[in-house]
Amino acid sequence: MQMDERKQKILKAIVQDYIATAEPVGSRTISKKFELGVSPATIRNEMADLEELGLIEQPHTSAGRVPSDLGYRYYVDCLMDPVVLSEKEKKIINQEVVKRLDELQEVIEYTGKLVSQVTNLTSLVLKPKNRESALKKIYFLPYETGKAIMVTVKDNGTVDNSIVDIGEDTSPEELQILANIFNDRLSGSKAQDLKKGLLNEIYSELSKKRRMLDGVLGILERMFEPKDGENKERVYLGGTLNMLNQPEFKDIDKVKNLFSLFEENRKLQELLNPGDDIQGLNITIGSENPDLAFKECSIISATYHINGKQIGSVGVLGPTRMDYSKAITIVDYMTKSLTEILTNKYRGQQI
Amino acid sequence: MQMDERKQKILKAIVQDYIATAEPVGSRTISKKFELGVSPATIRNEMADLEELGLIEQPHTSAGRVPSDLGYRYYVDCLMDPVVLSEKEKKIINQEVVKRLDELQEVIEYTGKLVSQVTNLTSLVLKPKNRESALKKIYFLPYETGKAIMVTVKDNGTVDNSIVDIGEDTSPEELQILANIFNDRLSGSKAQDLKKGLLNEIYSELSKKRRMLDGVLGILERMFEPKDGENKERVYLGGTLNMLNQPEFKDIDKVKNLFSLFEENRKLQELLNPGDDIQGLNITIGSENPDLAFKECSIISATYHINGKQIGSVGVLGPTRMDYSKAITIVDYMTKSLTEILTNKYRGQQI
DNA sequence: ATTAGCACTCACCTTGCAAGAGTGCTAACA
DNA sequence: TGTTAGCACTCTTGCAAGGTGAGTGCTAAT
Repeated sequence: MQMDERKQKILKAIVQDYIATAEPVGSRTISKKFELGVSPATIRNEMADLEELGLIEQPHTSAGRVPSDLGYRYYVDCLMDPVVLSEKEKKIINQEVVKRLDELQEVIEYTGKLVSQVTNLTSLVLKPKNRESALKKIYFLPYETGKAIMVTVKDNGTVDNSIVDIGEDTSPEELQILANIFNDRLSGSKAQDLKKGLLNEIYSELSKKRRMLDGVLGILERMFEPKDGENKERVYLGGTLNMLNQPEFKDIDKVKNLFSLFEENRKLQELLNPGDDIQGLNITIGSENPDLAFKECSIISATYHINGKQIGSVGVLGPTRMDYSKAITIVDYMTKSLTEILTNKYRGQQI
Repeated sequence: MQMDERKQKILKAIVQDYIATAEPVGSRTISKKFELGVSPATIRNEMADLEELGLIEQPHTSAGRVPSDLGYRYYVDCLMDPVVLSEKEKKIINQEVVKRLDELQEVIEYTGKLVSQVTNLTSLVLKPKNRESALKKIYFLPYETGKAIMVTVKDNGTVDNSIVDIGEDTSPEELQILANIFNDRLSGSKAQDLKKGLLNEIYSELSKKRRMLDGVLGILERMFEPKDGENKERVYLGGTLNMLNQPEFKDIDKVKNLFSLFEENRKLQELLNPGDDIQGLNITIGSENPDLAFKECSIISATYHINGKQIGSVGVLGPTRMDYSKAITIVDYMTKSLTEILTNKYRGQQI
């Protein structure tokens, strides 16, 4: 059996109506709402075929039809009408993002907020991953007796500061010597490398300063290992409450399951990057998802880039019965927009 | 009518049984489970009295009794048995907190996690408020052509850094002069004051550097105004999902309401500080709460201190039918513990 | 190939009824 | 006078029966 044009039209009608109403769609409804020029009986015949093809299913004998995951997939791949954003909507997205460009954290959060508001779904935003970075420069500044401010510059441009214990007997000159040693030796090395080679050299210069040195190295080490804080990859969620408005989540147990999963960041990351290599838009529908817990959900995600390098992702999560065309358009536009804005901002810089 | 001892025992039995089972408590149940040495009929008489006093109520004529908000209040104030934490529990709390002492953010988050785990309720932790702080010291360090790292030290000890645009024609010497001017003039002043008096002076020294100066002042200003980020007071929630396990929230609409409120940080702050002046433990039961939305919830909160100064709060939120004695004990111990640990850490320092 | 018609199925709602839990009242008892 | 046993009453809960309506599949006519 093949999909002819009429079957396509009927499937499309079923999906669209079901997306809109969340109720199983009957043959009569289709023949009334959509102008196909055929009677309910004909549609019934076609629906039997569609069911045989696995594209739609019946909750029970006397109910209408509901799209299967496969049906949604066919709809997404072949039938969906593209949605275009109005210039106004585009402007809002761009302006709001640009407004917050100074603070990366804010961009992330706002992107999520925006996406979830527009789609009425839950948004997922993967924070840009700090790439492997190496130390470039160290400065010490006076703080209070026995302590100094250590300012570090990494080769990706980030600047951090922390307080180190230097003991009361360290003179500014000694500190300067230490900084010089670091700066001479470290260009481009990672913390681990530092520790091995550098220790002897510095010990010979400042034999008494062992405690202080350990402090400095400790801080450096912590700075480079991926921690809970800034450096770790993390998915930010927005509009999680929107899920509660979906009729498929009127059951409290489902909500509990879903929200529990929301707290497992690792799973969310897998969700956002079903295949790491795939460029562009990614759509995972229902049971296509490896995790059973999401078998009633679909995820649409896309990556954004700076200077051609993949940086993070934006996605939405909703029930399988979601407005795919709108969601896809938003996610697509959002990532393209982010890519453009960020690439503009960091033009030519290595990230 | 007065509360005699038997009435108290019966009320206590009703509250305790209702807390445990979430089912209206009948006279027969009480006479069986609790050894009062009287028959159900007698208990019924007393219950009628308790109802007249407004301490318990009946969902419907043929159901058992349920404590009213007033009943819980009486229970909390007069009847409750104190719970003591085992040494083991105390140790866990202390160790886990101390382990994370380096990162304030982590202490907050872990405190919340711990509290919600132990109580099976939702925890609220108010992050320490950065007190009004003034600038103490500024340093400039080289970054890349046209840009410099500005390191600021505030008088509460915090150190921040940011990148400023200095234009390509600013020499290190000029930067040093600028830093000197700032450091001479600013001791203890806030950003706004700076702007007014300082400008002319600096303009006369570095007349060409207007753009750069504006950049520096802009950053300073933003640094001092309470922002979305670090400086703003914020309540952190833990174990919000625990609420879903409570039978009173099996209705999805209630969940939606509650969770919406969770996103309004300002309301949560009010919740944690019902009266700003009150020292020690605070218990708000059901409709005692000014916000209608929480009329089925109780909040227990307490503040913690550093060197006698109020810093933040810890609280739990649950249905009115919650285990008050346990919750109170935990919150109390947690804040006392935090106060001790933090005061120890910051001994003598001004916070 | 399409359609009208019809019998059939099944979820859903309403209604009625029985069971059970709990109360309030009354009268008897210590 | 306080306590208790007994009883009638109330109200929820659960279950079964029956009616309704939406929707289907099949068949026969167009």
